[in-house]
Amino acid sequence: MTSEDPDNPDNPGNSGNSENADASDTYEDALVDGLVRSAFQVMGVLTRIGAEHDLSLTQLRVLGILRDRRPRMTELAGYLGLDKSTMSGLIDRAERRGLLARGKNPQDRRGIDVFITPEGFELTQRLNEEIRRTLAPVTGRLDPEQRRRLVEMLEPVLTPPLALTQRGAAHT
Amino acid sequence: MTSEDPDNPDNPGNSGNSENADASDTYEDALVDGLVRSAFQVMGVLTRIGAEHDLSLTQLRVLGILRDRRPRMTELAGYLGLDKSTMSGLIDRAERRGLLARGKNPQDRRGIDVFITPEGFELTQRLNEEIRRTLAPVTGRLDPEQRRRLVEMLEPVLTPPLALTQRGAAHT
DNA sequence: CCACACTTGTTGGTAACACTAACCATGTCA
DNA sequence: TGACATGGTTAGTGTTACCAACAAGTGTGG
Repeated sequence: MTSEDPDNPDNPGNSGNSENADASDTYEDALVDGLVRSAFQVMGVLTRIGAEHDLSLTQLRVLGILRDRRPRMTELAGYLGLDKSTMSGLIDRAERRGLLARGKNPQDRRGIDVFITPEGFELTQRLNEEIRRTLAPVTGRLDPEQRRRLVEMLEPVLTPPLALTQRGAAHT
Repeated sequence: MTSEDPDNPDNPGNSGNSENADASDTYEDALVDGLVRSAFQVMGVLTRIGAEHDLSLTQLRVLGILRDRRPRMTELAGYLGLDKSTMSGLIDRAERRGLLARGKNPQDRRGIDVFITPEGFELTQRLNEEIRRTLAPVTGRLDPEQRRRLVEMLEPVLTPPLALTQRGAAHT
């Protein structure tokens, strides 16, 4: 029971002070709020499960990606939205633990492929297992039909152009 | 254009290799997968927006909590599932920026209340605004009725006993 | 009333993570 | 070939998070 209870009953989602406009707008705010809060919940679970195996969230993601890929450092950094230099350290540490490995890329001698080791793969299997088990009580509260619909409705969140304000903030 | 594009098209959710069982189980896996992925998406958005204002995810949460609370260090740490010592640093930095402040607690001279400053409050308003705006294209893909139902279905994720396996691992 | 224990927050030390800037090595193209 | 672009590592900085140890304040029991 190291760090428990990531129930933050509040957070950067607006809470209720809906000036509102019409009903649809109200639901939109509530939805954003719900998405943000559920994101924190889920991240909490992932963080904790990762921590139980000495894995950070990022490491978790890396392993997840490598389950069916053999990308190069840069690609991987691209997936994660991280800098290349960050990847070096990340991969270093994971490699040191034998979870993944670096391999030369024959096509381009600059490139370095990253791939998961059997040991790492096995770990991800266990992790996924545990994640599913942990989330089960939550998902279990919905009946199959609701689950199907929820999956369907999460689709837009997953396939997002999410154009991103992208604004460098401005000083331009 | 520092770090963009946190679209990780994969991650620690199982992808498709459903041994399956029956349909309901399949949906359960898909749901877990969807929840995890959407969580990463949302966190990506929050991280980026925070970064644009030089705020980490945690700082974002802190400000969110303080919007309508005046907790003491320990309580705050409790909400976030963080160590007390972590809070000290977190609050230090935010206080130095004038976003929040520490105040003595008259009842208990050991305790230290934390509260948001007008400046900090204003910032959270802008952040929430931006978050809603950024997520709008996503939520906008659903019609109001779908939004309402999605909110409804996210409920179980937000109100979670989330008992947590808590066990060291289960290799049994 | 005073010694002991507990709570609250801070400090110090360590490690991970993420960024920038600088740097080699390789690849590409004019 | 020379100029430039790409891929990855290294060095340096700041943040986040942990644990352990501590000072100060609170609250008992004898």
